[in-house]
Amino acid sequence: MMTRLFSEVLPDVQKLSGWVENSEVEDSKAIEEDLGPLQDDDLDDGDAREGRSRDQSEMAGDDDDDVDDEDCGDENEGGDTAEKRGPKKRKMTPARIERSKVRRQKANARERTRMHDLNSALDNLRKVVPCYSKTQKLSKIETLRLAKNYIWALGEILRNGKRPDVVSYVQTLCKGLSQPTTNLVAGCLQLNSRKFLTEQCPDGARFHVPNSSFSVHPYSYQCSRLSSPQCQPGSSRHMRAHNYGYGDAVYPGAISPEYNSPDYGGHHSSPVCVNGNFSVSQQECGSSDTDRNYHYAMHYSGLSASRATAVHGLAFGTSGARSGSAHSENVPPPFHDVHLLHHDRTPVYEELNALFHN
DNA sequence: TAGGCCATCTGGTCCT
DNA sequence: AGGACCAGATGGCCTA
Repeated sequence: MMTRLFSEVLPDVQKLSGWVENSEVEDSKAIEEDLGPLQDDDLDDGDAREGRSRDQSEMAGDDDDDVDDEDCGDENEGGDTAEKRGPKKRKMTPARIERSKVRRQKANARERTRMHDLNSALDNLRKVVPCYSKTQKLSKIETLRLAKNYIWALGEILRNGKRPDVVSYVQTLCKGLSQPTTNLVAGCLQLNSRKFLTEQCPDGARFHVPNSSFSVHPYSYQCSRLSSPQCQPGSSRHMRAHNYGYGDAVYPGAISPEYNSPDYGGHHSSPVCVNGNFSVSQQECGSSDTDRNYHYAMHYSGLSASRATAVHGLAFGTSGARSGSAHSENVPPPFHDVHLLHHDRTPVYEELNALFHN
């Protein structure tokens, strides 16, 4: 069990650590390209856009010229003004001004390169966290948050030596994420879960989690935008607040060939196979709306009530109404390794709380 | 139009 | 002196 677990989880951990190294290799190339001659376009652009700052630096130069310590410093020798103390400023000759400008331009170029490297590293990070999408990129901050949660979740798997409760896993991944990103992540998990469930229950019957008050509907969440042009790959540069972005998002933890289209970049992490989509069955659980709400409030304690409701409605679906037409497409490879440990949810959840609510 | 996200420039600080 | 890093400022783009 542990061996298999490690073999599944470690590649992800290695990948998460490896993206830094990869980014460094790629970054060095970027540096070489970027360190080309200072582009006039860049400089012109900077001059055009940074009128204020440029004026300020030039004013500084003017001040130096005005002070002209070499000329008048002796006259003020012995003066007690703080401005006259310290190292004398050298006269800003035209040559010095020119050198200063060149230095500033070089610094700007380096800064651009540095930020490009940073962005490149972030892109690499995006590829190894759950829900990688070329066309709907997570924002920088969301990428970092999701990566942190992902690392924590993987570490938790290693620490506990067993698969986490699915809901806790989703909760961990979504901790602190914005609602759109939460929906995206949950949607990614849901998509693959659906495939798993479809494989398990090809007749669409409800999949019951062993020893659990949960049951899973193999329904298909269909974002209405998925079929709209806005949800097609390439329709949007970034994930936007309004866009739940399921269109081409990929959860690396469970891969099926149909997702491996060029639009997805063909890059996936090794599977953790603990993803899933849960919908609490009122009938089977005998739970009231209050109970159900409790489940979601608990699982998404990091979210506001409205957020949790939104996550519930979007990522987890609201009923089996769609169940009948749930799995008409793309039967995936089977996921034999999925274990759903509902009874472990509480301690995992408490640990999550302890960690994240410090 | 407001808000979010981003790229870029800039000056300051620290280090070599 | 020069490079790396950082944070603030600014403006562009996009969406609700």
